Amino acid sequence: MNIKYTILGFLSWRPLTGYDLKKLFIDTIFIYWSGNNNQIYRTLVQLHHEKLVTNEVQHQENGPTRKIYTITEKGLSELRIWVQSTPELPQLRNSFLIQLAWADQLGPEELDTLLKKYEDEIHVQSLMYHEHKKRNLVNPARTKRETYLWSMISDNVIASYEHELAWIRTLRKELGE
Amino acid sequence: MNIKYTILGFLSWRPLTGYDLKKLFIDTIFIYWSGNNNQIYRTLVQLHHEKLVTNEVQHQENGPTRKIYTITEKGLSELRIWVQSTPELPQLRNSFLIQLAWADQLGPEELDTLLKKYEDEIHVQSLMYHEHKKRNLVNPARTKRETYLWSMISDNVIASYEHELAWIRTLRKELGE
DNA sequence: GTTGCCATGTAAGGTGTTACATGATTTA
DNA sequence: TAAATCATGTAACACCTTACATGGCAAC
Repeated sequence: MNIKYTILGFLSWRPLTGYDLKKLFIDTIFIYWSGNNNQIYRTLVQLHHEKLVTNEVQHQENGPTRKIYTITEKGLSELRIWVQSTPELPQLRNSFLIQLAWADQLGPEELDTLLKKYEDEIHVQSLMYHEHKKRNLVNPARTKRETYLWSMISDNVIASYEHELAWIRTLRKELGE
Repeated sequence: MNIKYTILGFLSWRPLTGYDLKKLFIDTIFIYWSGNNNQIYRTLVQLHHEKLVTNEVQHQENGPTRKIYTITEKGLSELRIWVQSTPELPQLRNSFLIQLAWADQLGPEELDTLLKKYEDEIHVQSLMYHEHKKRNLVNPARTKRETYLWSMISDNVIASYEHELAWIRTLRKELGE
């Protein structure tokens, strides 16, 4: 369901093609996405069916034909309603915690190898997101408040990784003692 | 996939029925689960098919028939391999962040109402998990190290909610200024 | 001439969720 | 006597992911 409102959100900003959306998804830190465009195109078809968007086919002389999607009044109002709906709790699904729960069968070195792998992964992600925020590729920045909100959203994601990093480092240190 | 290894993990502890697993799922803080037993029973059938578990039907005089599942050698070795496999990154899916990204269309009071709802939800969850840890219902506690690992796993989940709470409070405070 | 970018999609499979279904025993 | 607990499952659907498929243009 999230992908639906993410797309409506971007379209509330300006008309876009599926390909534009794909790039925005890649460049937006807080969007979880598999990396495959499949979902985007399917969701666009569905949104069109629900009359939340319209599309215009644009034949280009150099380059492939594009479908430019524009949000409708109905789409805008549905987005507005969703934005105000009761928030869901974050889904904290960390399969590493499940791995760890049954990791006492490992020897000290094996366990530390596992922990180190996780630490390194988290570290890399953390650095990546910091870079990402610095580059600040996607930002509607229509108002001061919106810029602030987007900045806080990035901070939320970055902080999650930093807390995770601190946690795994404590764990490794305390197990070493 | 996680549910598979979660079940194998619990079965590595001792033989259990689907119903036992259901209760363990409810009482275990780091397990994400929809609340419906469907997945458990389906996974048990699949595990049996893969010969990772065996089952024994037990007819009881008072009470319904139970199927007691026991992990096999093959199951134990598959669990061990999985435990040592390269950890996945946590999936941070927080649809509230997406809501917030398009929330600049709201007036100051509307926005604060939304933020307050989220704060309250997170707060309640945070308290719940604290209580949960205090009660400490599920804990294999076979070794000191295992007890420590399980404690750190709980802390990880609890800390996530606490950081989220701190973040949303900062956000509300700074927007109020 | 091969890689990367622009631009669109289909097919199939896996995972997760909601709703439904049954029936006995124990507790309030 | 109504609700909760014990104990098992089916059916259908929604959602998500992986892999496959096409084809022109630009840059190196």
